[in-house]
Amino acid sequence: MMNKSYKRFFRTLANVNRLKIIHFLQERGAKNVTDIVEGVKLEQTLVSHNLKRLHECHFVEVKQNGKERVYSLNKKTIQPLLALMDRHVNTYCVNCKEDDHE
Amino acid sequence: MMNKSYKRFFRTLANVNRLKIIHFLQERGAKNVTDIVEGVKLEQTLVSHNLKRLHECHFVEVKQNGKERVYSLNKKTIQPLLALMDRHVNTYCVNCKEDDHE
DNA sequence: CTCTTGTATGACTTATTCATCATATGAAGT
DNA sequence: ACTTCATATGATGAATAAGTCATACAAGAG
Repeated sequence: MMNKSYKRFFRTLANVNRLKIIHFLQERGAKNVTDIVEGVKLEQTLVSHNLKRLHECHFVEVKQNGKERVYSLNKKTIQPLLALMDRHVNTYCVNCKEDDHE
Repeated sequence: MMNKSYKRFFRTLANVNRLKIIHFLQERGAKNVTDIVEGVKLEQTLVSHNLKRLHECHFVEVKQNGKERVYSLNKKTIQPLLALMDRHVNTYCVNCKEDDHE
């Protein structure tokens, strides 16, 4: 069990901005950075930093298109992963009282 | 999509000590705190803190047994989750060059 | 070859998370 | 009631991660 890699992969998902990006790409399909920035309402540099991180973990793929870069989800992993978490969260966190203050 | 909850759940998994505990419970079945402490070779207080966190997220269950507390995995979520991550990590992180320095 | 548009990078500051220590609680036994 | 064994909790300093700012790079367009 490669704990370090696991940690990195989970940590990448443990961030609201990256989750926002994932969610956006899931709903709207492949998009370039500008569209993502507009869609998730975050700064361009922040989006780029986070896309980089997501890409390093292979949660997203890139394709150059002229001067744009089009990002899309690696659905093979992300889809079932989010489905699992949905089930878990909805089962156990229906009305999450925990210190979810942020 | 409840980003906050997702974040919390993923963050709980994004920690080597908690992953160690999960791994230990997965291999050895239900165990009390003392056994876990011995098995994962971490301080008792650290183990307790982490068990608490895992429990809050319902990744583990507890059962009082005399003065012991016996913890076990919530296999319904953890098993498929780890299976998914295994596949992902092994596919994409075969020889992970990334800044996995720790 | 300069300008513009789109995107990435690096350095730095701040915020979050972790590990540790001291201490508390709780159940049984005497 | 006191002691012991098993486990939990709270506070705090240390480590890690996140966001921001300034700037760089890259690909066309003119």
